[in-house]
Amino acid sequence: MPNRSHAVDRRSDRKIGIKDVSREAGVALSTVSHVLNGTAPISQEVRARVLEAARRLGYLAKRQQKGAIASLTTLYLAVPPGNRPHNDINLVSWTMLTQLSREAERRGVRVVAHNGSAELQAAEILAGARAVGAEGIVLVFDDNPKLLKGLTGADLPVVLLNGEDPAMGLDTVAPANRYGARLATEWLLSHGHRRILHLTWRGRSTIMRRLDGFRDAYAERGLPQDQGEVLYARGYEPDQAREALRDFITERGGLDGFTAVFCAADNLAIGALTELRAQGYAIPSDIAVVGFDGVAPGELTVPSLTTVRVPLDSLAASTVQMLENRLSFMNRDYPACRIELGCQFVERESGGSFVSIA
Amino acid sequence: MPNRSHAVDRRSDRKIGIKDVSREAGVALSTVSHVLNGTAPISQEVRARVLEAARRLGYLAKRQQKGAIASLTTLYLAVPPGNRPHNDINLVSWTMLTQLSREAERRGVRVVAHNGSAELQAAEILAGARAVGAEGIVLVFDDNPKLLKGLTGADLPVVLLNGEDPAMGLDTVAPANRYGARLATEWLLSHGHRRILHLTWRGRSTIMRRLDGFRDAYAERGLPQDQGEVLYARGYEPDQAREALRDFITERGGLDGFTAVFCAADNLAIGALTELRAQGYAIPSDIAVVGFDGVAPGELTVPSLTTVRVPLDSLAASTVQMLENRLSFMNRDYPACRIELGCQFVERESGGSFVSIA
DNA sequence: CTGAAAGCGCTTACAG
DNA sequence: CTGAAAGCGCTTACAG
Repeated sequence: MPNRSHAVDRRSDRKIGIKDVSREAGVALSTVSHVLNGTAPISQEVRARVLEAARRLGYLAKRQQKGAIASLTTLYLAVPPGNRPHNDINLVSWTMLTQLSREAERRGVRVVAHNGSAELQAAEILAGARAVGAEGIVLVFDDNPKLLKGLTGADLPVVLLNGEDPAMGLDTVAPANRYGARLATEWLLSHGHRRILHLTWRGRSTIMRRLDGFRDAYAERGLPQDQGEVLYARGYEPDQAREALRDFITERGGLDGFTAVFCAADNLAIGALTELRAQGYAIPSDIAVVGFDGVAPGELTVPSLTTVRVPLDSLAASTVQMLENRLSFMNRDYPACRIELGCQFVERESGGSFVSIA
Repeated sequence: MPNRSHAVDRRSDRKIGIKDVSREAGVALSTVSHVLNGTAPISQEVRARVLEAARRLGYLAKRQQKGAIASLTTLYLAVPPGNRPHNDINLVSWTMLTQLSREAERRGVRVVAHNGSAELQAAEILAGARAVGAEGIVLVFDDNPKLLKGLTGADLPVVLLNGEDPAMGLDTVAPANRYGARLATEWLLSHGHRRILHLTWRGRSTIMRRLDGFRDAYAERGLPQDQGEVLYARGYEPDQAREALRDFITERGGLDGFTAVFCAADNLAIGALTELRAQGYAIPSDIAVVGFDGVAPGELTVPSLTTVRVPLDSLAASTVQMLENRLSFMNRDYPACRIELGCQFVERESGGSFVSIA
């Protein structure tokens, strides 16, 4: 094996030390040290100034990384074949994987991708991870119970990214799907919509959490659940959204009183926009369209897509952090950890923006 | 202010260094350094041996702490008056607060308790925290929306422990209540019970998640929801559980076919045990009783209490860790983080243990 | 991967 | 809280 210079990866910023911090904060070197270690009583103002400078210069982050970095050098990444970049036109997968490698690179962690059977197998993944000397495994986009069970209790820590484990055998990191969907639906309700169509598909349990959130919003306002309806597409690709909507409109002879479509993914929303416009509906005046994911293409559609942004970068960061925590300070009996990160509503054109009436 | 020797708190274990690790692992000093920093290619076996030794000696943990410790010296703790130790016979509150101070102490963090109005007020809490120079706030057992909203976006990071924030404005750390309740209910179902009474109270939203989990278990097996029933006590104290059960039995003229009581808290379960025994029922043969919390008294009841253990120590650790993460490496726009930790089913006597029949 | 050695960055004790 | 100084622990380069 060639003598890869690991060290280079790890200090992209050339040696920021407490000397730099002391200069930046305008205090003595020793004062910085005392603040950082709590070894002497320092006034609140100076403390704050020092910490602020240390954070700004990236010194705190560097120090934190140095503490954790030891344990994770190689991360084994298992992605279902259907979600690998060359097989998947879904930008969510692509962006999430990109963020994950970027985060790994930032920490000097090598990423090795799993390549196995058409369907992911726990034993294969574990063997692959051991073969390359990985200290931890990240499983993405997959949460079939058999696979999760097979990975539970393995001698390597495993984090499931963007999936859920009902048995709580594995640590998981996911966007707050239910919350985000409630947020979007509530936004539509607060803008006067009552008949909202939720366009989704059954493929992933995390996507089903968005359906839960859709219902939560109605429940929270005490509105009858049947004002909202659910329309299932056969997949998550734009064309499948078009197909589902086309059938819906044909069957009902029009929009049937619906004034908004809330799509469980931007991909579906893009299909919805296309189909609705093709059928001559104006967006958002005839019907509002809201997506979920917040990936790039939504900015470029006409009209631009109102959506819920999933914090893909933070999800990647939390995932790697979780692995490092497991490796460096959590003991074996620390319970499984389920992490959800907040999503943000992004108001653009397709959702409309008439004055709030509720 | 006296010259408190902060440093002492922080190295309870007297200076474990890489020299100790190298001895423990049986390798050269330089090898340990290379492993910890990835500065040279080291074989998988040696790496593993070194890391194992470093973890065992607590060196990894020490290093990790050193990275984060800087930013948090004083933690401001806000507890609703009703849950403060002298007003509360509930061991959950007591244990959780104890674990939190223990964790803080372990990290050399000073804890200052808030003392304000009968009802917690956001502005008061923030003022109090600033007055003592705290870098972060932990709010426990309270999740009234107005309070949470008032603390959202504050210039100090706030973590809500054992509560939920539907608006996801704050970071939260809580046990996986829904999961734990499903686990317990499923255990009862798998042991042949069908008519299960869920004894709970309406006081806290986190407790209501346990009701969700109770229902999940029925739903998962495709059993009719009305086989399980919910009985509300007027509070969470043993006597209030007794009262609720007494009324129930009087009203129905007996147990009405129920073969198990699943209580949303050990406190309620203890009351249930007392009342059921007082009325002449044998536990678990006439009726099984299962609690939730896993605090000490459940081991001492007769029969001992089958329950779901909440990882109070890990919850405290995650809470402090969360604050430190916010302070040292998460930037302002890192989204709010919701953390749930897994619970564990603890099989003792009161739940029975006949052979699994399903 | 070892082991001795040089060097660096941070910590610490102290006078001001 | 400063600043100069001693010292410690870890890192690093190198010969074996």
